[in-house]
Amino acid sequence: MKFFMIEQVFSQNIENWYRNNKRDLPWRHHPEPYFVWLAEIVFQQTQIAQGLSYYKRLLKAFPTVNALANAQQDEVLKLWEGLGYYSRARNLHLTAQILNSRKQLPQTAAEWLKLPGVGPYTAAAITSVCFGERVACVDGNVLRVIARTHFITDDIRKSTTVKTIQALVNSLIEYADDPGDFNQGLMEIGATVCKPKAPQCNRCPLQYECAFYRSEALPSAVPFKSKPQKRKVRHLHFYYSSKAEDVFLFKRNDKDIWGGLYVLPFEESNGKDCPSSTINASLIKKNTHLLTHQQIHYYIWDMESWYHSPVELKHFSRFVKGRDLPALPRPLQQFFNESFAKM
DNA sequence: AACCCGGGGTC
DNA sequence: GACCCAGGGTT
Repeated sequence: MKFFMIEQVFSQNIENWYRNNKRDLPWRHHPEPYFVWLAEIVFQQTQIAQGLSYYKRLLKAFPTVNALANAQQDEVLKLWEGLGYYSRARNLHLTAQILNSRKQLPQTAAEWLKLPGVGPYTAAAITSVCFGERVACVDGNVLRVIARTHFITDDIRKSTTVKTIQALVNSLIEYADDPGDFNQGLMEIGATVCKPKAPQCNRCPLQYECAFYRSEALPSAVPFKSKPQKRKVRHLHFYYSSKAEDVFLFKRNDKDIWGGLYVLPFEESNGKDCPSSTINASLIKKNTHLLTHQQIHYYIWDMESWYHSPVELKHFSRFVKGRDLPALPRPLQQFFNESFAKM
């Protein structure tokens, strides 16, 4: 008769389940650091279904660290256009240039952690999968799964709760056969079985180790997550000329939203009224764009010509309509698609 | 520790 | 409309 500690059962169940149930994802065929690093950056706060085509496009355009390092930032951002959280693309590019000057890529989480855009989660994911380092990945999935199995009811938005769970999984991974499989398995269970609203406990490999399953608790009760703050309301007035043959755009800085992307000249107002109410322009589009933390009411004003712009244009660049434009925020990307389609 | 940073999918 | 997502940086 052989006896196992609960931690051993836990990790073995995860790894065995993962080897039989893992999804077929591109970077899992050849888990090299560059492929895994790129994947981890693309899929930060991004579901697989949403980011997969972006990952493939980026890898095709930049098959190596060297290729990525030698690209222009605008090229990288253009391929990232629409995916959001654009600092990921800027830091990805910056880190590629740092790595490109070295002989080899880092092999420990501590070394990866020093690079821009690489935090505790990403560093652990890369080195556990590629080098078998025994460091736990704690993402949104892991927080939910562990909060349930161990019935942790603290607010998972609190950094103290994340630290508790990080320490807990770090102790569990000591018993793993393959730390990479353990980490990916735990996340995969969260993504495909232990879902937020309707967990499929009947097919979960941790069913008999799970305090949540044994309890009468509702899925919505564990994990507990405090309410997010309300969206900030903003009004943005963009200026455009449908008659002109060209477009004026400027590259935004890294502060505020859409850093590194290009936008039309615009002004912001506190209310709905256009700050330049005296200009001779007609409203051609009005809509609302929702971000996680902002509700953006945007207005696009059609001017007779760029000469009528209320915004100084000397720092803007001209682009020909219909030609390839640089990376744009979603609202402007949509607007140009609509308006150029009619031309 | 709190706040900022996107966009799409789901119920 | 509320909530979720293979998080990280800044203040």
